[in-house]
Amino acid sequence: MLDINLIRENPDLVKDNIKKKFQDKKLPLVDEVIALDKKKRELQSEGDMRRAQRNSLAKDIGTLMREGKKDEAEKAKLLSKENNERIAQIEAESEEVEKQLKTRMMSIPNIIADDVPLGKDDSFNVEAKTFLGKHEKDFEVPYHLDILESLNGIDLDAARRTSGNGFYYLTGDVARLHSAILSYARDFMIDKGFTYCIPPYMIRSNVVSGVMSFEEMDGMMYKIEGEDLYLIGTSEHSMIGRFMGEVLPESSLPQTLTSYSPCFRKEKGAHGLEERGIYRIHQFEKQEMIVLCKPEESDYWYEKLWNYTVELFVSMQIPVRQLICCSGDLADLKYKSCDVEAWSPRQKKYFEVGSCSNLTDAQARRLGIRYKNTATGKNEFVHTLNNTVVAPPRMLIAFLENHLQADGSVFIPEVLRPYMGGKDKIVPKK
RNA sequence: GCAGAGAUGGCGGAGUGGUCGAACGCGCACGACUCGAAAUCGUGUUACGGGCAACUGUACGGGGGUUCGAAUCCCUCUCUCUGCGCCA
Repeated sequence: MLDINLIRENPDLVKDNIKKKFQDKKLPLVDEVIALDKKKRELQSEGDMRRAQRNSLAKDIGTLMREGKKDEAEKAKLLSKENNERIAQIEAESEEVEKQLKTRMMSIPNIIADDVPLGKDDSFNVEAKTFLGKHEKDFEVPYHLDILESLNGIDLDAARRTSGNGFYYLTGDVARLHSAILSYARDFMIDKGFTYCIPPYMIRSNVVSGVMSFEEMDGMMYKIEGEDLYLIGTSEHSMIGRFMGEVLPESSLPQTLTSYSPCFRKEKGAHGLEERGIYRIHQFEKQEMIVLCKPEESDYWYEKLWNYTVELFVSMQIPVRQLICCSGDLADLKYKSCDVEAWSPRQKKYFEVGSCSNLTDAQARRLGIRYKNTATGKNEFVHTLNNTVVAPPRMLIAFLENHLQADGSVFIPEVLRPYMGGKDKIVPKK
């Protein structure tokens, strides 16, 4: 959600931004918002005046009653009643105007950064940097599911029976590897000075609507029957919601947090679930990083965050690249975003393993997360950022493909061995 | 889950129908004193919105109601505390 003052004072900037995102259908919203905002202020003016009158009449009545002037008091009561009827009208009208204003405000996208490449869909995303090159294997790399099965590491049949498509059982060394990666990632971020946090895995609807758009909510979130609770799609939801309505002391910024949670997603819509494999599933686990900072620091943290993910993958010897998200592929709340993608030696291409975003004040405005700016003495909105540290089991695909050896075993990089009981490889079943 | 008590500014805490945006204390900011600091004294200090301004509105956990008028009365939801019950 944008600042109404920005739309009022600089509508052309907002419109240009909509065009840059190839959402021309939304262009009329800007003028509608300006008109509704004007109407809202008019209603407020009259309402304020009427309410001022109500207050002073009420005060008078109090005085008259005390002085025993009953007749005059009754007269004033009648006057007040009339006034109150008009107030009720105005309030009903205001409510309607505000509702319309809000739905429009909510669908006007956040202003994007100047350096976001323009393009209408993900085919215009831009590769910025690659790390560790591209592993070439001198043997054919099988589909990840076949690798998992050769290691006795997965049971999809049972998962379909218990839970349906989109779920999995990981077993044995593979399950241990999954946990090892998460534990290593957690410690990696703690070493970077982040605070580890385990958040609630369910959140209320008001938090949900604060952290995402309605469309996202509908396509992603599982609702708990009979309760106002949703399963989180990522720990970002409960981590950002944690600060809802707060005014943080300036000295507490930046908040640099790393959180673990399972993530639940319907994955309703365009892509659907893959029939085979664990690329897109209803339940996975993720280590996340979250930053709340002062506005002038969010660009700095954005660069820092995605580089942490790269550093983590490089330390596990998995080649990655940074893919910059173009204007049309950027979600409406985001100022800037990039994906960290891992190299697949089987497909000979990169695929997404993490996503880093700077939302500037868009989330903070919706959720009312502010800080006291000691220089100005004002409460101002913070900036929020989030980034994937690592999300197995998807990351496991990259891991298995890159570390598979010709003999069918899977190499464990040095950094993970302490979490794997010292093992340096996983060997296939006989 | 049941019963009782409660939710007020950055914090603690008064206030039970009108003079309350809210006593008092802490904290914070500024000033005085000091070589400097502590202590002390003084002044200021809720937030958000409308208006060029004068000024004005809203908010005492959330929502709804009663009333000319609600922090205060009623309903409801959420949360906290105490006791009982249940349980990793």
